[in-house]
Amino acid sequence: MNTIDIAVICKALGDSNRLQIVQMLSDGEKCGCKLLEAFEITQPTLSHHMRILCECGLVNSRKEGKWHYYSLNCETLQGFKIFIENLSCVKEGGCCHS
Amino acid sequence: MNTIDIAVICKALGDSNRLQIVQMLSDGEKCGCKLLEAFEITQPTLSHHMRILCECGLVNSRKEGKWHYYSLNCETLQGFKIFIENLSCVKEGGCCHS
DNA sequence: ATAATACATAGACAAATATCTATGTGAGGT
DNA sequence: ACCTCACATAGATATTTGTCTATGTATTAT
Repeated sequence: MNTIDIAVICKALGDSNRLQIVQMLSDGEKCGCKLLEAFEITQPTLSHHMRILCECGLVNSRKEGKWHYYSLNCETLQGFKIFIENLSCVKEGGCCHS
Repeated sequence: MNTIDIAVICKALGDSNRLQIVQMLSDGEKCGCKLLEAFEITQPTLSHHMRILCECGLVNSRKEGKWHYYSLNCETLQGFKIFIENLSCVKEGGCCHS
């Protein structure tokens, strides 16, 4: 997973509605109708958000009858976690003119 | 650190230039002029990106003579890491109508 | 068959964003 | 004093984004 992939994931998580959706999915698979109840947005807006979350690879979708079930994609989430975990604030850089 | 704070950080990281800047700062403190060399953007554009990174709390700035030094903020980064690390994909949800 | 439910898609629109050029500011060097 | 360097700020602009209404589609219930 390269830098651009990570940036796309971050952008997807950069909307507070979508971040809350991901938090809900972290608690387990949910259907769209259940997610919709939790937000004060219209159904097309939720659909738009789910599409963005799916397209960046962070969320899986599965259809079963009338319902669409969404869940976090383990592989993508793991790659994202590793990237973030590897960011460090402790190194002292002998940069520039110091 | 609440959900909105995290979303603001994610939005800041949702631009590939800014994500690369953060990666560079992960390698140690850098001055603006050094960062500018690494990208094909104008100086005002870099200044704009640094402002966004600082305002979300992820980056510290320090002035020394002519130069502005930027580094990752340990406290914010740690809070962000914890949030991301706590996301889980493994739980099975007894959701909705399954 | 008809209606209701759970979605997606299309199109519109206001707001936010990334980028630029032009310019201001402050610190150092000559 | 003057110039140069390293920034920030202001304003303009094209693009992207989040949201809506309206509508289409597929599945289930009556």
